[in-house]
Amino acid sequence: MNKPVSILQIAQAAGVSAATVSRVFNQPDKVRADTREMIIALANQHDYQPNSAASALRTQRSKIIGVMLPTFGNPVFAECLEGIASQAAEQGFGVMPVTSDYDSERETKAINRLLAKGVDGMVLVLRDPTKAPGLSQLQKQSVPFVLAYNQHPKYHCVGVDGHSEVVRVVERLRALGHRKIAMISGQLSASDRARQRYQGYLSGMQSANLKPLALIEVDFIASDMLALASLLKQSATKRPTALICSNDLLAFRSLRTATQCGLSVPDSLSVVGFDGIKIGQELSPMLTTVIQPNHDIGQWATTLLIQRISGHARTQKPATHNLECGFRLGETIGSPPTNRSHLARDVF
Amino acid sequence: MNKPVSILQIAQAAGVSAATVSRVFNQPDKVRADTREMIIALANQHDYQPNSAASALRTQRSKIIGVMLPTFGNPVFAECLEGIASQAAEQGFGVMPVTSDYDSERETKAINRLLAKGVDGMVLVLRDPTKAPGLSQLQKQSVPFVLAYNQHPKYHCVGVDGHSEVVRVVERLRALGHRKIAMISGQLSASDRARQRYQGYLSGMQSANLKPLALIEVDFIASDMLALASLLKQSATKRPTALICSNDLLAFRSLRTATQCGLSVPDSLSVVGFDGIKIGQELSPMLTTVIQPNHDIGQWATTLLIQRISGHARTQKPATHNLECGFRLGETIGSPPTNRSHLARDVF
DNA sequence: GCCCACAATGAAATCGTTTTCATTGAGACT
DNA sequence: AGTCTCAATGAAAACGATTTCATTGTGGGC
Repeated sequence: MNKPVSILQIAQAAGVSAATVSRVFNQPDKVRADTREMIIALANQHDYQPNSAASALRTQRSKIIGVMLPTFGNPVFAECLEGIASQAAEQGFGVMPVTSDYDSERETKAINRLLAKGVDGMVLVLRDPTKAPGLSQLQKQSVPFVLAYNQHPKYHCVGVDGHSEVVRVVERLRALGHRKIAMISGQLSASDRARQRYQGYLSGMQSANLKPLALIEVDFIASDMLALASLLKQSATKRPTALICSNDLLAFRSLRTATQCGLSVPDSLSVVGFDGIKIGQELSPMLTTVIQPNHDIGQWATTLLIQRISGHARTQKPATHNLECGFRLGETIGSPPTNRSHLARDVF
Repeated sequence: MNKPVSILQIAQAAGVSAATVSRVFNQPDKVRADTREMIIALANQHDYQPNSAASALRTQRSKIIGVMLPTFGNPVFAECLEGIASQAAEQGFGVMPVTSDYDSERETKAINRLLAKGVDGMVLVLRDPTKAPGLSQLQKQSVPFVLAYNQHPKYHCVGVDGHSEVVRVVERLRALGHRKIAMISGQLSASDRARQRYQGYLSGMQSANLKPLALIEVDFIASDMLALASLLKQSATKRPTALICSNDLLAFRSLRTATQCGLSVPDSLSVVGFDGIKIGQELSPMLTTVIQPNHDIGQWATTLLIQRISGHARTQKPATHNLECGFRLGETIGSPPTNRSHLARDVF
């Protein structure tokens, strides 16, 4: 019922024009100190809030940034979103997130929905930046955007260097004595991140002078872990002694599969994840994993984006910012089983 | 660079007035079929999108709903947000989420931020609906809102009946033979949900003719599980045989603590969670837990809210909608240990 | 053939800011 | 004292849609 107060009413109450009131909020130094304070007092008293629609209409800036993620359910993206939202709020922006569920078609639709809402820019996590039809739309309308977790030379990207992180994981496992190191991943076709990590596995194995094993590729949605199960059920001498998982969720599944196959972790099988989602450290055994700075990725992407929106760096060349990862030395890796100890434990 | 096309340009191209173009999108039946289609074709061709700011200004509707959650990091709320966002999108609304981090003061600020952005209504998950200063602000400005997970007779609420769900959990455990059933919870003062669940524990124990044990209350942030650890380290005859956890995250911690205390689950200790977050079923042992319909809660809350926004039900009396919970019979509960088997397993 | 109702459309006001341009007045400098 | 500058403010024109209130034309009823 209560109509919110408008700038005009404040202006009248203060005995000045609307322009002056507006200036108080947008260019305070252009208003004499005493009138400024008087107006601020009045504004507070009537709890005046500038009407965002009017302001957006006039300035052509909604002060909203769009965010597209695969899903909120994966804590990786939830943490990232938290980073985005906090940084955005810091700078007076609101955030409008949508999910694509790893689906190309929905990505395009989602981007269009954001566009329709008039966001000033977007932070995107794409399935595959090389073929994302939605992007052309963005460029045509010259809406700035920053990619998170993706890598592409032509766009602004913030993420991690998954390749060398996995190389390092291989090195660690090698140093523990592992030689039969396998990798499990979601569908490579569904994510450039997965591909990058797999490439890291291949390079890492090569540098370590080890023969890479065939990738275990699972359909992440259908979640069939049969391929892994059958691999793990092989004799101790044939199956891998270590498993690198392309992400933490997959690592949890792998741990469970291993348990179901009667293998104990890390005694009979070492497992390493990738993502560093928090729950991993609450479990037993605590997941060993590469920790991505998800919050920071979101934060950085947002900072960059807002810079571009504000025009400070509109012409700035695309650049890829790779942030440092951490490593959680959990409880899921160890030396590979010797044949003896291995048999002893495994027979039963 | 490319200025987006305005309604005027479409109007000119079509040889009609702006009013007609506007009607095509807002009251299509008021426009003759052939002109309507001609305009739609033209609009698509120039990919015209009505400017949301202008529309919002004129109609006083942003078609954005605000959402306040404690955090995105807890999958419970992430799933709920997903439900909210999908339902909102369905009805042409965007969603603007903010987090309060379980902090009263930040709740107020967050609500004000949303208000400043001109949202049409809000879905809120409050720390405590009985003392949330932000709400008065909302009512004064008559911005409709719906609470999720909270319970309060004076407001519209969507959630679950935590009380009777926990009663049922107690019954189940009782049926398995448990008599020493303990409960662990985050700070009761920090959440009405936690209080509700605890009350359920008390009622349940009473109906089952069991003596309730002292609540184990942990500071969720500091995550000190010492209280639980010292309890579990007591002799087999003194310690509880079953543990009801006020939420799943706490259940994971409890599982780990139990493991660290040398207790195997479910042989020496049964554990039940509350929330039903998805990762729980990927773990070994799979978490036994009450499954909240998080997605549906978000969806329902949104449907209700949009109804109220659209005025169909502005005067509708506040009502609480409790949705049905499911139960996941995981692998973390079983019969209580008999003294003999218990000792046998436990000594070592 | 005349009038009326109604469908289809247009002109113009409006939503509440921001911003440009003009105006005023006060001090600074010669 | 006369001009010049600059700071402080105001008047008014956008921004782009929606909506009210005309206006037009068309067919139906008599």
